[in-house]
Amino acid sequence: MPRPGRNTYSDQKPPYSYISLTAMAIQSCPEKMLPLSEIYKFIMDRFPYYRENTQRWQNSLRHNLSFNDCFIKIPRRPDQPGKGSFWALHPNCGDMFENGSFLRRRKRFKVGSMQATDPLVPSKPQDATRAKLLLSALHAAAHLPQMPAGYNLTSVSQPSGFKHPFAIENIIAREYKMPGGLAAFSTTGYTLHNQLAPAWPHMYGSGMMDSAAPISMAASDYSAYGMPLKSICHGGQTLPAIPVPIKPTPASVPGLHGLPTHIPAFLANSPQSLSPTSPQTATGQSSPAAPGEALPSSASAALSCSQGHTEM
DNA sequence: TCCTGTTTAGGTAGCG
DNA sequence: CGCTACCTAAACAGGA
Repeated sequence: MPRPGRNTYSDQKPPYSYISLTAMAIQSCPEKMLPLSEIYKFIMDRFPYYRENTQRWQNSLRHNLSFNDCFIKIPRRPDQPGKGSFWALHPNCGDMFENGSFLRRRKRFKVGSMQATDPLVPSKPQDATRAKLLLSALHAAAHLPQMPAGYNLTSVSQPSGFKHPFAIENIIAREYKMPGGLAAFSTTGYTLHNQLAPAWPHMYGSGMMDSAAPISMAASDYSAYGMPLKSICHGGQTLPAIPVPIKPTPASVPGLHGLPTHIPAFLANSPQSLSPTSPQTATGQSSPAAPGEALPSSASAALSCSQGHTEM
């Protein structure tokens, strides 16, 4: 079990919304998807505050999962015993906290806000249903959750040290870098899409996006990741297990345009810089919730499910 | 029975 | 001040 202490907030409420916390949990896992129970565990492990009143915040958290478009439910396959579905982040939700505040987003992430402009986006309920079927095919074809104990998409999920904007590393790093503003960061040539694709074979693969995220496939050089995703995705619509966008309408960003371009370059390039032992992580401003105390360190916080779900 | 997931509703607080 | 994001509570259904 991770011990509370330097790597966790004390008993005070962390300055993160439930959406942030959930996103952290999901992002901390190499597979970028976690069952509800693992999300609970992640939060409780790292934020002692949430070890109390569990009924209250867990209810809120479930509400958030269902209510917010930025979370995607990925049903277990029939051969995957266990309770509940897996939860993942919508690939396009990365810029929700662009304003740097993890308590309050500038704007709620909502899928479907760009339907009018993107032909890939289903605009009718039946399209959404069809998209679900496609998701189903993708999910099954990609053999997504080979979970639960040893989620094993690891090999393809984190190429080149990429960290999703919601990765706890990034969230924390941002806090350190704030309040200077994210504008200082530029990641020219860096595309979230390319980084996420391997972690989202089922999402980036193809047609599924016509439901969950109209990520452009234009730059789809999947082979770069050894994942012939396109072939995977053109599977039939008859397979089981549907990665289901809660609101099966696509996100607002066609192609890469809306994807975050403000991801700090050092996040993409130098994971070590986020190490708890790295000077960089210790030089920034303290967390608003725990001044002077080290935030849940990137590395330890990102202990990820591989550690988190094996203990207890 | 408990857990999970969905939905509704009321209240609080930040932002423009 | 209005809008909106967020928090909390609660009811309910379905599944393990």
